[in-house]
Amino acid sequence: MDDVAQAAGVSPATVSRCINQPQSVRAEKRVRIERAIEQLGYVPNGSARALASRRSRMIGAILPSLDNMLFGGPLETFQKEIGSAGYTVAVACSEYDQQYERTHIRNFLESPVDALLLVGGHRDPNIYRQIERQGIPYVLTWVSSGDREEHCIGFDNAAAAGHLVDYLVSLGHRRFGMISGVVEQNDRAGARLAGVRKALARHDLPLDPDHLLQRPFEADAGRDAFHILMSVPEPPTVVVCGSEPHAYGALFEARDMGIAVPEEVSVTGFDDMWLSSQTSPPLTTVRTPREEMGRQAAHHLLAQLRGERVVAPRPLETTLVVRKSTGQPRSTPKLKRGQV
Amino acid sequence: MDDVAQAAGVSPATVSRCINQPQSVRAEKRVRIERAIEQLGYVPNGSARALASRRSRMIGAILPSLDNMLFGGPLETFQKEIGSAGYTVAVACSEYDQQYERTHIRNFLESPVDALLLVGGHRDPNIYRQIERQGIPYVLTWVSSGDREEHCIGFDNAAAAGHLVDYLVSLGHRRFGMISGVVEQNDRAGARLAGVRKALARHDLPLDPDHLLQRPFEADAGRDAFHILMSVPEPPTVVVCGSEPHAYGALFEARDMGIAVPEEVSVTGFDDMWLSSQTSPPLTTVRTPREEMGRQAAHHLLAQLRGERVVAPRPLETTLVVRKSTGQPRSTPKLKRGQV
DNA sequence: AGCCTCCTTGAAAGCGCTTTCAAACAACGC
DNA sequence: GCGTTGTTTGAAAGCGCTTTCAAGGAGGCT
Repeated sequence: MDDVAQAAGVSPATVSRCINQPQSVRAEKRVRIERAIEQLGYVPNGSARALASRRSRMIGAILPSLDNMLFGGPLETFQKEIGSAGYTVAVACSEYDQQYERTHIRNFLESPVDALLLVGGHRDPNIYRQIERQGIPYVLTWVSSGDREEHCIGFDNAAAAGHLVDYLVSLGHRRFGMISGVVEQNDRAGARLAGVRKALARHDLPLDPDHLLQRPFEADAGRDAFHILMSVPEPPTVVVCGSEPHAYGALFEARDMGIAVPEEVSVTGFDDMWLSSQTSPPLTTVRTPREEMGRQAAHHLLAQLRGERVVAPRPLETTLVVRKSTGQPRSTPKLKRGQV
Repeated sequence: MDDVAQAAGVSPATVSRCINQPQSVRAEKRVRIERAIEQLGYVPNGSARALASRRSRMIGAILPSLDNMLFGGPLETFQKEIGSAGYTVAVACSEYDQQYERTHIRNFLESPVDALLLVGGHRDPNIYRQIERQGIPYVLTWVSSGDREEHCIGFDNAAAAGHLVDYLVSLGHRRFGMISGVVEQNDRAGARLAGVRKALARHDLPLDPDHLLQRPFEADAGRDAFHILMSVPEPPTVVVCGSEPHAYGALFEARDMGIAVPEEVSVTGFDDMWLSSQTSPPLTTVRTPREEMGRQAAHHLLAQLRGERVVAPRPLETTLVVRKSTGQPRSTPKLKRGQV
């Protein structure tokens, strides 16, 4: 940098200003400096900038996984947004494990990052305290409520699941099955399950414990669960899946078991990924605003990093996407007599 | 840090050593220091460490996209591996655009990162020169040859495609169609196409220009292309897809067009993602060692960062996975007469 | 002309660590 | 008892920037 300053006939301080606040340097000098930078191939050192300015221009993102399509897309959007503001994103995967996540958060706070993006809203309060002690902004995505509502950029999982159930009830379904995510390690899964439960209760319908299975979010797991669900004496007329992979697994297994969807059983997913419109039958599901979430998370953090006062974000909208994997139940004689 | 030093009754230098090379500090003092760190809640500042040590403990990864399952999995593996060595991964997406990639490389070199992971082996030599001027290690994944072979951690796309063609020829196919990636922006796609061409030439078979379509790696694009390919007067008896999404698209379109796979036309993919064993029919494809690539890329870079002398990596293995989407062609009367 | 304000600039003091260097010390052999 | 070697330690000099502070200059106003 000193070389550049000398070549341009100015002081290092001016070169620094030229890079960081060009408008505060007289145009004539700015040109000279820029030419010198060009000629000398000067590349500012990010570590030194970070140290001196106490801003690393890095935002840490901790996601449960990258090996499915759920988090990759939003992450890409997020990266693009913050990238155009001069920030870099550092990623780590928690593998749906609170301990791993905690370690990664600690590492990021050391790095140090200027902001943090997390998934989900429920974790040890000490973690939040640690983050807040560093005084850096953070967002909790994929949820709209939880421990720290004012930091949530997401949607209401429970309400979305509830609407789905309402729709299924309106089709005539009374005997529900559910393939849920594992709720202890995933508050989104927990909220969806809670939403289903609440909606069923509203309709005075039960959720038979035998009809509820918790599985990791993978197609194979969904397959197994569906098989079990459909092998009981009185199988459900609809299987609500807590995630899209579960639903794919259910659809595949239905095909292999020779069970017609939706004639014999309806199947629903949650998230609406690209495949869902292509399965046979196409999947009825809930569309979640994933890209929008990435974008808003970025904007929300950037605004705070710019020192703007931000308002608590509003929950994003989800949409019920009705396709062909749901229909009226073939018959529900028992319940028809008992309840309608 | 000074506080810690004072609390432990040692000098800051010793605290630093205790953190970075614990074995060089006497056990007794180490305990005192560690206790002081614990009590004071001391968190070392990464930026300062980076500046003083000239190592940022950051590795940059630039991937074409995160919004498909191709790169997410390997990235996760890569992150896990380098994370356990104390490194952080910074990501950026090139969106299959050389200009964007170049910008991101520049940014990473500024950051500065200690190493770089790229996808593909073909780019402006100036870029390599820039990287090498910084003296940082880098790897080129998904390819085994290209501009800088000694940095490649990948597999031979052309050879893999060639083996696939050999197999299809052995089934009796003579009239090939191909849905390729866009080769100008993707040397992996180019290599696969070249491999197909070369293998066909070896068998004295043509690749009709009308039977070759270049499309971005998306299922919808594959759909369109398949439709076009099957609408010509003499459609191919097999459609070789340059990527898995293409093949999914082809399979979906075949279903919707009422074309039986593999009876009327065979379809092959390239990469073998989780869905491929679940489509109907299950997809014949080439399995690529994606996780292994992420792991080896990490090990290769870490070894160099440790200052070890590394040998040029060997290409990884691919496997032909034969499922039900390929079979003998129904009939190829013209060619039977003409060529066999 | 003189005073005040605003804009631009340079000098210099760090930012919070690592690392070199040399000193202090312990252990060892003769 | 003394030179030697090896280990552990502290002082101090940066790492390459940013940012404060004060000074210098250019207008604008009375």
